Amino acid sequence: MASSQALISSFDHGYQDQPNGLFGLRTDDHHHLHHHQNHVMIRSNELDRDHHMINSTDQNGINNDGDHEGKSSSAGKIKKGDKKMRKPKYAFQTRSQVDILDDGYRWRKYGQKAVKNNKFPRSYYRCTHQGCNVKKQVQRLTKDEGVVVTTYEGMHTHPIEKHTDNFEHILNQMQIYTPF
DNA sequence: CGAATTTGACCGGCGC
DNA sequence: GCGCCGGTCAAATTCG
Repeated sequence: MASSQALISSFDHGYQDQPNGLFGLRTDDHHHLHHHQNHVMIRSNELDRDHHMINSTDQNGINNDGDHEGKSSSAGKIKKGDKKMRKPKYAFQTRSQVDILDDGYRWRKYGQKAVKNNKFPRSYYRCTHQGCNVKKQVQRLTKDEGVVVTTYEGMHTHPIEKHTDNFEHILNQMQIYTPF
């Protein structure tokens, strides 16, 4: 059921100008979700969710998976040759009761911080595959508790490592692989 | 017993 | 320079 409203927003890093939250995402614009059945899903499988993925009009190589060495390293902010070192991010807004949207990858949580103007914390995850430093953060809107914003950063350099015998996952993966 | 979370400390950037 | 803020690290703890 298309009860989900996926709002996509690709933003080039930089610092959020939005005084109101990290993402400029808004659902109240004209989201006429009639009603979303709040069936409690089992752990990692959500039925009603739409993920739309978009490719940001990329520019310079995003080869930023090489650097993630420990602390105090330029992980992300490279030199200032270009004033705009934008690392592509992809934000997904999803209606779901659970925060953990399973996209088939293995994630390791590495942080959690409270968000201003939001009573829910934001969680930071990393792909556990070696050499694949894809990050993602999950945040829940305080306005709509049912909305979960997931922000991906980077690209996976390895196949999905998960065998799911669920229809939902298969369908979901099809969505992932579809360019648009 | 190894792997994943938890959670406070820490760090760099920015505004004042 | 100092303090706030968003993001990350890492030791301790929990989980499988």
